[in-house]
Amino acid sequence: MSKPSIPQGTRDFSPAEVRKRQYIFNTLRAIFELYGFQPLETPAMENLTTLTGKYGEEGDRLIFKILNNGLHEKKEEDKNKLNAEWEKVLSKPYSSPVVTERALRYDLTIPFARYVVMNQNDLAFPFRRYQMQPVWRADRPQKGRYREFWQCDCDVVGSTSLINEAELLCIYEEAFVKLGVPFIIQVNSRKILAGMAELCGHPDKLVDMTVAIDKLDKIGRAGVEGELLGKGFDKNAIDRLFVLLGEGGKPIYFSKQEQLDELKFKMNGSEIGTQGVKELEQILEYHKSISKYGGRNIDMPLGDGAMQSGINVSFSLARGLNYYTGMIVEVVALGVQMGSIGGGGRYDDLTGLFGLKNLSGVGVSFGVDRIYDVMDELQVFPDQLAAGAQAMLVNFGGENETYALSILQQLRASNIAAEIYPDAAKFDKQMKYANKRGFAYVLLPGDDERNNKKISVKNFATGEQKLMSIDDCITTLAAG
RNA sequence: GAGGUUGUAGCUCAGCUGGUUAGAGCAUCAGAUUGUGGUUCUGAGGGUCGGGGGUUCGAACCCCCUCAUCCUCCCCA
Repeated sequence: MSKPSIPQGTRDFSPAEVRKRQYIFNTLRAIFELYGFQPLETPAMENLTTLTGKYGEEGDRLIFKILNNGLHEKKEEDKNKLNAEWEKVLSKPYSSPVVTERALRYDLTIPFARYVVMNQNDLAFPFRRYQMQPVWRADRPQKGRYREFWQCDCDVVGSTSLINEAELLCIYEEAFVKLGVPFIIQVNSRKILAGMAELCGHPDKLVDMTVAIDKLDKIGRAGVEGELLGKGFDKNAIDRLFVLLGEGGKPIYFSKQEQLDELKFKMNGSEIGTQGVKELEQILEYHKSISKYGGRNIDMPLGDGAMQSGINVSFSLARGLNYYTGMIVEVVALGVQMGSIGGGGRYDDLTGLFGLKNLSGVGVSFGVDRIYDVMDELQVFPDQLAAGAQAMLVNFGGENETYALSILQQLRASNIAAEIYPDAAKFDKQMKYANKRGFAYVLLPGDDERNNKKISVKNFATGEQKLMSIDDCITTLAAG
């Protein structure tokens, strides 16, 4: 017999881990609901054709495909087709509905777009939805990267108002403040990036340019220059680009307004770039008036000190997904080494891919698994999450067992989470079990207690034990 | 897709330049102890040393292949 195992990049979650994860989900859900978003769920699998071509070349490679069932039952004439397609599948990156008709969900945005198109007649636009479900990617697992992970998305479709962008930024703020994760929300606009590409003479190379400058933090100016040269940018264009990006070395909370003013001046000559700057300005204006924090930075505890969390304008932020058209946003946690813990943006024509034109959307995503890892590392989970049932009844067997069961029923009727040790095992074994489970109280219904219609209540943290009536016991446990 | 790390008991890991019967702690089970745990003592069970092949009188250790794992790059949450 081989050792049991689970697929690469997947995890089991212990009871304690599930409770901590649920704490994150519950926190996010409460905020989504507060902002008027409605829940939605879609299937774990989609038709492969729904997903392919939506995430770029790299994305297509990372989609988990599901082998069709019943391939062996095909009729002879179908088998020729199947063999031909199979040859192609084996020889190059290629997938065919004949072999793999379905695939696992890669993100929550595309299934959402599909849902909106399929249900366009019934939805009230603007449609605001949130969705918390697992997604799968055939990536190589490493730190903070899993093959099965959960996303929590919230999106608005059917409205071009920049109020939506501002609200989503508020949701990010509230969520991370509530969870205790110090953060920076980087914002930029695809239109600004398009303006930059235009002004340095390569409007057609927008994607190459954004992929390169997105790495500015990581590989520095020289590294980005190298990459751009490789993509066919000349030195002159690159110099112009870096003028637009602004000089490095600015303080991280360099005034957003100053940054925008400066760029607006430089963007003179690019219509789309100027529009991008103006939009970003308007978003931040709206945000200031809606935000709990008035658009200011937020002091958050971090280790022994504190850290300024908040929104930051970053013209080098790019993001890979190529369906974004307006604002783009990405969240990183402060104080830990971790990739982005959230991201999103506006997409003007997402549903157009499925035949529904002129429907603009904007949304953000929370990477729950990374948020969990960050919170664990920073030790910001509340302590009391681990608790399960509050009390355990020791089982002394015989009439005492019957007596214990009647008490158990009364406890549960009073809404006190309790369990009985199901076997009349040796006392020491029952106590050890109770200790491991971490019950707050252990109840001892033995001969003396039964004869006097009472119960011994042992506080398991202090070891203190008292004989009391059943009613008093319920009162004590209900008080915590 | 490219590069590297590590695979020894249920878990965490020792194991010397290749040497006879592969160890420890924790966990489990039993007993001291059929009404007092977290913190006692005694004992027991548990291993194809990831798998396959090779070198050798002899391999957990050396060589090749393979699988798994974690990490880095690419890309992303």
